[in-house]
Amino acid sequence: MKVLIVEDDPLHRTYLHEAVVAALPECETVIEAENGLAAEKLARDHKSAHIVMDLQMATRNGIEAARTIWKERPETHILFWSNYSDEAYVRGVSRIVPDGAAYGYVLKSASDERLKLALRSIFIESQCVIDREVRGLQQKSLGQTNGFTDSEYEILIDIGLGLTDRTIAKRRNLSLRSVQNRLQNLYDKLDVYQTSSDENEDGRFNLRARAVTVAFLRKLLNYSALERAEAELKEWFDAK
Amino acid sequence: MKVLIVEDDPLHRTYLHEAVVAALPECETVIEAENGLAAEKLARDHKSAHIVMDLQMATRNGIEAARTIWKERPETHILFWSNYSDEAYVRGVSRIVPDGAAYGYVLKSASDERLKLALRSIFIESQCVIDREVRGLQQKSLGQTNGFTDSEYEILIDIGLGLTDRTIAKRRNLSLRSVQNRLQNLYDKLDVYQTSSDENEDGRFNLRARAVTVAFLRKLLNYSALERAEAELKEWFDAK
DNA sequence: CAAGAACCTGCGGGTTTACGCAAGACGGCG
DNA sequence: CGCCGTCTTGCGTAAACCCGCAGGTTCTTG
Repeated sequence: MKVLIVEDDPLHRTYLHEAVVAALPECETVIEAENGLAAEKLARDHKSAHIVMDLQMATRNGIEAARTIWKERPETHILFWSNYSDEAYVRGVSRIVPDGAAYGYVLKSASDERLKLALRSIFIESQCVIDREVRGLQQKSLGQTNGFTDSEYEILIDIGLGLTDRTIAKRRNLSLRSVQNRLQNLYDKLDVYQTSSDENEDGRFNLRARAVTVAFLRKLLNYSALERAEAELKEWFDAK
Repeated sequence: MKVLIVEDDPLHRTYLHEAVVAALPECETVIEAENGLAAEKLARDHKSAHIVMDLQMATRNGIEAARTIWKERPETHILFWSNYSDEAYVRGVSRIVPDGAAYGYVLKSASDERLKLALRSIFIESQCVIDREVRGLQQKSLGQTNGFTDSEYEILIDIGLGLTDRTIAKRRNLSLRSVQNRLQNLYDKLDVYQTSSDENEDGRFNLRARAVTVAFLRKLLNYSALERAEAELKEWFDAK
């Protein structure tokens, strides 16, 4: 077996390396990449079937890399090893994992034991291993309670990118009014009205901007999600 | 000498620990904290004069911690050791460093050598050591060229928080029109008009929202800055 | 001191947002 | 099939936003 490690922090990389060797005696070769781009190339060249990688790398983040890798070989086993469990990441990952693929999501704060166990489960047993904390998010998020519909999330991203109602309407093939409807729903769910405090005046917030803010504060959105969305937007613009 | 290490990643923490011991033979004691809150307490209890710490920690980030520590003992030597050189961080740090304090800003990507040298320079020689990359940002940012005025940055934060023009006016003691003036300047500088592509229609962006987006993409704003700003905003609200 | 540069401010108007009201469209479900 | 909930769309309005125009400050600079 050959394992590809993708991680931009050298300390974490060697730690991972050791963990892989210790957990998987059947692994003869370990190769390393320090960013998503290099990872894609290495995975292609080596036809890697077993990858463990960080989300959040400077030049090309893990989600992007995983997407192209899975596009080429959907049966690749990938373990995501990340510092954070932002809903934006969780959503990003579950959007790209192919049907039936074996993958995992383990937090860096997990114990040695947990990491090694996850490595074996995913690479050897082809099982999915999702960190408990992440799992919780996933359920809440993709489920219904308090979670966001895809369409709501979509429009959140659109205003996060700074589009006008009209442009959103065009992009999503909706009428102006529908866009605004979705926005209202979003405002509701994000509880952006803040009539909370007390008396006289209200309207302290620009709803549209505020929605983005609280989404950020709640980790529904993060840099990497924005970056990805921005790239997609540019594509759409170019496609006219 | 006694050194306090503040860093939430265990791997990085032990790495730092070793680096400190190796670089500073005159250091007898090393104590560690794994978040900003604990750091404040330890610093207080031990009257720490030499601290090296990470920005970006989960429960209380480095900038917050440094601020309260410096407020209590402005002569504390602090070395910030961070993964990123976001302009938001750089700005955040230089806003809180007391006059004449010895401090440093070294990136985690720097070499062993560089780190150790910085440790000695700051702790022993009381010199300031700013990573070259960070230094560049600082100059560009606090200087004039392409940099943002304090007032521009201020208003960027205000719309980033999702305030209305009116609320901003009240908060900053300005007239409505002045707020809008500043906004225009901001839009200019952030080059948010995007008339770029080509022909017929424009106005694809909601300027206000777009400004926040590009500020994020350019790292002028980041999670930690938003969080801090949000806390200040709440204070202001409460103060009526 | 005069000429400017850089801000702040009021006025006015065109555009965009936020949202209530109400009329369809679509998909379960008893 | 008829009822109901969810989603879409148009119309209309009040508010917020973007911004040109123009008359003030304050502060620099020759």
